[in-house]
Amino acid sequence: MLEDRRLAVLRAIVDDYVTTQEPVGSKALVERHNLGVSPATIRNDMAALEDEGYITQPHTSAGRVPTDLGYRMFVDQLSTVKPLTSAERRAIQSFLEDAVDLDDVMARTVRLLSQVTREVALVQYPTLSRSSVRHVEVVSLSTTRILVVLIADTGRVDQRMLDTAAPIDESIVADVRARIALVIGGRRFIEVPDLLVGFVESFDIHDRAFVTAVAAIVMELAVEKSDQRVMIGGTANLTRRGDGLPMNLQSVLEALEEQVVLLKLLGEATAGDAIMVRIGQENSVQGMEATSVVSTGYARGDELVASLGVVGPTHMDYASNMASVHAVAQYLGRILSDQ
Amino acid sequence: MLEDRRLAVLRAIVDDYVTTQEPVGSKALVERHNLGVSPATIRNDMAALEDEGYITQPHTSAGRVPTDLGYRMFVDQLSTVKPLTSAERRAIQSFLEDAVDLDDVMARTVRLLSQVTREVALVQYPTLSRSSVRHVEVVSLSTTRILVVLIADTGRVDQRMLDTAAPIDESIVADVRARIALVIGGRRFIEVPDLLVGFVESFDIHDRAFVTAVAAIVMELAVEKSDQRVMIGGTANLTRRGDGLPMNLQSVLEALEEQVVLLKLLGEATAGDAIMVRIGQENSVQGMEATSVVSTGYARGDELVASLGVVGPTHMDYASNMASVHAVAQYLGRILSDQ
DNA sequence: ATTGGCACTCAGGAAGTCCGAGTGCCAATG
DNA sequence: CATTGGCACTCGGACTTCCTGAGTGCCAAT
Repeated sequence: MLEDRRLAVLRAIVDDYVTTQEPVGSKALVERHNLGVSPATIRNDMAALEDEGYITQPHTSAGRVPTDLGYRMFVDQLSTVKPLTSAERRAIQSFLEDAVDLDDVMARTVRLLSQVTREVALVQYPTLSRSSVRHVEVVSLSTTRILVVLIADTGRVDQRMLDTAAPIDESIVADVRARIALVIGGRRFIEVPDLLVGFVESFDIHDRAFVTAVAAIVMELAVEKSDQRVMIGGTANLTRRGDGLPMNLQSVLEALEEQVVLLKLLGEATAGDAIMVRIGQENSVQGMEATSVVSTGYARGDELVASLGVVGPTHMDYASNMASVHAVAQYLGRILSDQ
Repeated sequence: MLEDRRLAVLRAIVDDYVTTQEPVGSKALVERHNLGVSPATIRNDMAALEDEGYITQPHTSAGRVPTDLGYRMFVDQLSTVKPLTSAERRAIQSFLEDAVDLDDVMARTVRLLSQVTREVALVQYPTLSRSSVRHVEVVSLSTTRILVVLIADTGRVDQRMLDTAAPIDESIVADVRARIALVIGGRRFIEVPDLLVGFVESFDIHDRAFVTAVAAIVMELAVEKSDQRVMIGGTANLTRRGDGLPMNLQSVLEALEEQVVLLKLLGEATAGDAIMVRIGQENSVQGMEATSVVSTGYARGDELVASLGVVGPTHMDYASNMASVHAVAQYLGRILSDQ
């Protein structure tokens, strides 16, 4: 079928370009892939593909290079997921199993993902909103400095310091600690704001300034604010590609230093098995026009808690990266859901 | 004096090379710095400096470039500390003051340092050994998963997960929590191992497996292991220099991903006002032969708690960077020591 | 629709040329 | 004896030119 072959040609171009990094021409194409036609025919197809915007020429008399649109088509229609080898799967699992705490799990996941894909890896910390309060702690570091610690049942620990105007008596701190634990202990994070209604008023009027401040911090910790952590690793992989990299290394590195940007890149945690791919300009981050992001959500039990993914040049190996991201997300979910 | 002028020449060469990044010749030297002699004289001095190993020629008929030894001499004898402007000082202070917790303080410090110096910044978390236990918490996340949290009076929070073979009863967890808090609460971290002697034996024989595990984790957290965190930022600055950078970006980025390497780079916290400078090959880290490290310790109160510093090419602006590192260390210390 | 033929294009490598910044050396000088 | 002007020499890098070959588009033939 005519239309079919054209897509086959596009796929072949993407394949070749991803591996060689060089514009691919009609002749090389028929040699390396056994399409049963002559170069001239391919040229016609290529001209058509170019008209449709899937490929482009860096300059006349050069081969073709996929456009963002071309990659998009490739990802949507043409790529077949490369399953990981069982050796790889075993390596992933055992590597993650050895983690000693949540930070370690995250660190290992980032490292793993960046090594497997040889791209820059991003892993977002599990969101609190879906999980519940395992423990809350109010500790005085000095008479005017209080530390509030929230422990989630995911093992995530968040803390926040509070400097008070007036010295706070230890007995009040103990009182607040006990009563706040009673109120929100074991409850869902989303419920926390509601639960704290009236909490402040139950205290002596003299202490309310302090209690209000603590309550405010607990709310802040419990809501939103705390989804904001993303771990990054494998930035050295950005320099891996030969020289002809079409992206500005500096601007990419700069963008990747901003937590906000990282969150934006990961996007909303996608449900189920869906893997999100943002190609080139599709992610509207300044300085990252020549990079793509492959991301997906991961779950704790059956609740989606956050996202992870990789960032690389638009000419990345989408099929492999999608498979790796998917696999790592699955294993990470499994580790988090105990066992 | 003859010897004096030679050193002046060396200083001039370093100055020029640091700013222009290009080999500097005798003529340019007399023009830009007002040494009261002719180029020919300078050439003689340069030849002497080259014999002594302070400078070298990239190739015949090119200007001179400082060697590691040359930079060393420059740092040890020639550089005058550039004091920061009061505007800079104010900016530093106010930027750090807004931090909400220890993580935030560290994050802000890294960002600040990398922006001020335009180099890669490293900041080590305060060491626990000198500080004391503000609070210890043992929480069960599930029946077979326990979380141990240690809070230091610096505001530093460390946690570790523990998976047990058999389910643990909540009452035992509460018991351990209460008793371990009693034993080590308020004490110095260094004392912890001693204090825990006999602790396990005070429990019922059935629970000892669990208690032993908890005690082991507390010890691990309290000792050494936990100094190991270093925050890094500003890696984009590595790409800043034009092109002719003599260092391999990839290998540097790779090295900087290893926590161990970062710690090694920062080295021992240096006492007092001493600023440590490691030039080129002096830091024996694989892949970082062309980079220098400027670091110093910072104190909480009058106790040295950790180090911070910057990493950059050997042709960095040592004078400025030393001043910045010093200033940031001071302000960080001030912030940590309350107010 | 496919294909072979053909003229055309042009990036990038090879080879050659040139320039000038920079050097080392030497003889002259105070 | 340190300093200096003079001078011959070196050579990396910039600039030019040339050429090749991979790749293209178009067209007529099948």
